[in-house]
Amino acid sequence: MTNITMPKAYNPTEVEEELYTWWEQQGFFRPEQQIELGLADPKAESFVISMPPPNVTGALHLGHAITSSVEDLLIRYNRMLGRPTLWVPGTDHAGIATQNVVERMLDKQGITRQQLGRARFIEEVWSWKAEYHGRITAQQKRMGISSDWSRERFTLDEGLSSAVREAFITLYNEGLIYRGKRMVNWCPRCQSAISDLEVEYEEENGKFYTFRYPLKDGGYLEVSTTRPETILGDTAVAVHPDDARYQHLIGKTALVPILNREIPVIADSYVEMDFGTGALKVTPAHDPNDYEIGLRHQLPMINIMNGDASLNANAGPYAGFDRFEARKKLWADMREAELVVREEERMHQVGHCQRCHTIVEPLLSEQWWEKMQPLAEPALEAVRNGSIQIVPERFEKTYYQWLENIRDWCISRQLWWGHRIPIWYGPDGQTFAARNEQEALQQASAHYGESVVLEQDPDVLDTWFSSGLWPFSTLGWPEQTTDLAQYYPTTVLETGYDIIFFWVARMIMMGLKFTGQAPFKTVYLHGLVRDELGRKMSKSLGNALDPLDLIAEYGSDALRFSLLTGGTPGNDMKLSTTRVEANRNFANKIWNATRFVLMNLEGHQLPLAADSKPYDMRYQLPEPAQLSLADRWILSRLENIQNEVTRLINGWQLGEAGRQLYEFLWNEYCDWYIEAAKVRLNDGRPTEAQATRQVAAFVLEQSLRLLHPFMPCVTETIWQNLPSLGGDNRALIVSRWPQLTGHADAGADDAFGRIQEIVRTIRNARSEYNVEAARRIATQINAGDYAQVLQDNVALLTRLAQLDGNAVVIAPDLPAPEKAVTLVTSGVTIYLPLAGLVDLDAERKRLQKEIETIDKQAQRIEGLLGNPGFTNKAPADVIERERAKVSELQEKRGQLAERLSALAV
RNA sequence: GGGCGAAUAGCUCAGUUGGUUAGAGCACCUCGUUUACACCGAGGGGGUCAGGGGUUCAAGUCCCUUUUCGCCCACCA
Repeated sequence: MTNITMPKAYNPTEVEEELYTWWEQQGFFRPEQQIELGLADPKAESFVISMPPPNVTGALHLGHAITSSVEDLLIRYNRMLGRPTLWVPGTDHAGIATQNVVERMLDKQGITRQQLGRARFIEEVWSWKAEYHGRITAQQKRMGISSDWSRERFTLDEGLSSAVREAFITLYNEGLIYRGKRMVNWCPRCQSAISDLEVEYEEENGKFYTFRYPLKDGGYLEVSTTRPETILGDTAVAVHPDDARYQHLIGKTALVPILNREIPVIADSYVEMDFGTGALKVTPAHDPNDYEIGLRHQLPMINIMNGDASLNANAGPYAGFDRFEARKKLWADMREAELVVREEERMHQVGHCQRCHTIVEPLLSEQWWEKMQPLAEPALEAVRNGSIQIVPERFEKTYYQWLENIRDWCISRQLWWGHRIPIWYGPDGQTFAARNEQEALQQASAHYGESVVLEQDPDVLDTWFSSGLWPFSTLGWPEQTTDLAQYYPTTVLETGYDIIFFWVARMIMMGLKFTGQAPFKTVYLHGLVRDELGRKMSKSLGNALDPLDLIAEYGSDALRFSLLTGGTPGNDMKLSTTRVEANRNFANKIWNATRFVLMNLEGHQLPLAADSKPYDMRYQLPEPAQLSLADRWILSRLENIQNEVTRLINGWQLGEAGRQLYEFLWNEYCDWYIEAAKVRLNDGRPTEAQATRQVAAFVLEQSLRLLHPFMPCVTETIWQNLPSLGGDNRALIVSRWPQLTGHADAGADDAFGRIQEIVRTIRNARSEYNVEAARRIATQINAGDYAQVLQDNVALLTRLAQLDGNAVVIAPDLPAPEKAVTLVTSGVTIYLPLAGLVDLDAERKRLQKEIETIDKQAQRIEGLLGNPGFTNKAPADVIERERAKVSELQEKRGQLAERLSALAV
């Protein structure tokens, strides 16, 4: 890595891509290389994440960006801890979604997939895949993610396809996959069955139609429906067996309107007497509940629809009409026949296809199903017994509820793009599950005793079937590869909470089923990114912020840091560009702090720590005796922030860790330490200046490590610019996570804190009295116990508070000057003889007001300390803190009162 | 119908075993071209932590309840 000179402002786009290429070429993303270089301990437990594979034809959006940010943080942190670290990337063929995209594209050319034929169409999709795969992976790399691209997989590649076949055949042979004619959710546009999860219900304004069901013997029964066209498929009218109103009708015959088909009036306790008219039309082929009733009463099941939701011959005169046309027409005809009672407006839930938003039609269809309950039991147990931990914990409840009520999964899709179901049918419909046609033929000839022609099931599997195998299929399963042995089970599964059911739960079930082990130890769920108004970002709303635009404008680090620190685990986050901008500024701030340090290093050597190793080069700290108060303070704060960040990351409080680092670097390091360091750097003796250079560089360097998982690019770029550290094969990305001890310094914390307080107080007074910024003012400090510390740091005080160095008097006990503004901090009284600015009258009022404020505070605490409940029950340190506070207040009050009485004359 | 989450400064959000005077960024006001940074520095204004009740010496934090908003699950025609 070549050093670049540091311009005045950090320009992320200039360095990010080059940096990424370099990291990748160095092999730092690969566990083998980490071990080879001695960066990772081969005996340490590996840290592994399977990346949630994005849709191969999709484009990077903020959902991917947050996933990448969180996972890369975890990967980088663990890599720095010296664990062999593997992040397996890949893409998903995304069955329906991708097929739809390609169909739409063909549609623009006026071509349907049917015209193209299956083979040609799939070829077309593969060429799309080739084109768009490059786009999505390039976009992910633009995020700076450190995944091992040499292990990249695709759900439809040969290895994963064989995993899918293996899984299917195993489940089939165990009876956990079966074929059956049942009620499915049918998307008339996709012309495929979809699973329950792929139906999105929306509250919609609809109509509630009530009409007369004519009885054969005359008279009628009032019945209501939201879908009148289904009347054409009715095979019964049901009433509650105990319903007195309808007792006499049970067993009679009703006539389907218009069609005049005879159907029975039956009694079934599913019917609720006080809902609607208390009578229910039963359409077993087009409603899940009616289907159940139909089974109970052995009713005929009349399918009235074609795959595109137009009506078929069973609909008589309505055949050929679209379902909604038919609805209108039938209702009009019924009105004509005087069967209509009323129409009411009513809100009801309408199911839509997740992928194309078409209204889903429940219908009876022959599909492949996976029996879920036997798989759900161990999956529930794995979370209950803690083998898998879900973060945040509250999602465990969601997980339990779904699995406890799980229903069989419709896994077949009437699509072309996907894993073809590995089932072949013989001439008599006999099924053979096999890895390929040859194997199927072998089974068939054994079965029939002669060779026959087989036909493979035309359907493909739900795209989530292959996703469910992802953590182990990507590592080589069903082959017993070394990767599988070494890196499975994975460590963390990180994703959005919106795919707990689609993906997380299924991976757990499949993982336990096929490997006997939970596929990961922790599930970390992040929230969804929303726009500034809290809406889900979507292309159709036009409110989607494009991560690539944000990266181009502010840099990937700024975006990443915003996503990491913008919220809390599992909670949604509104992302605004102002926050990204603020974080871009943060990167620039660190950049410039570095420029400051480097400018001061010119012409000076920085010795490296004696125990530095090639991948853990650290600066040597000066002897303790040479440290200034500020040096000791910032080292103490560094150790504190190191411990906090480590604790917070380990506790999954990633955002809080980032926010604290921001505070540390900006406020403590830049605003206070660097300003303090200028005293010695500019005016100190050479040994003092050198000591401060060493501390400044040391703290910066160690802070960069802590910040690296949050802002990898700017930190690495800076680090490579620090003298003696970087190099062709040395990098921050593989440096060690700081483990400082022995720098905590309560004395320095207190003393420097006192100086901060004094400086702030003086600055405040200067501002209040409109002292020009450049004017250096005389100061007398009655410093009590702090006299020595302040005397030792008089240059520091002078610089930070803009004092007149020749007119600073510090003593343990100092008489008050005649005319001066009096400032009181704990234990220290400061006099500013602001000639010409002090209005004694106003000064008295100010002092009086301050005394009042103090009295109010003291009163509260004295009340607390006077309360036996508090003194008996509160922990000792809390009581001690309150005592100290009150005595400090009393002291302050004394100082102020004394001053006030001196001015009273 | 069940479940979950949110409600804290004008806006977006932190505040995790209950314990200083509740914080940050943005916005706002005042001042500032000191050789790291105007993508900056210094100072400042601004909050009865949604309402009510309870537990506790102590509640933004725990419990109950109400209201508003959001999400998930669920077969009421």
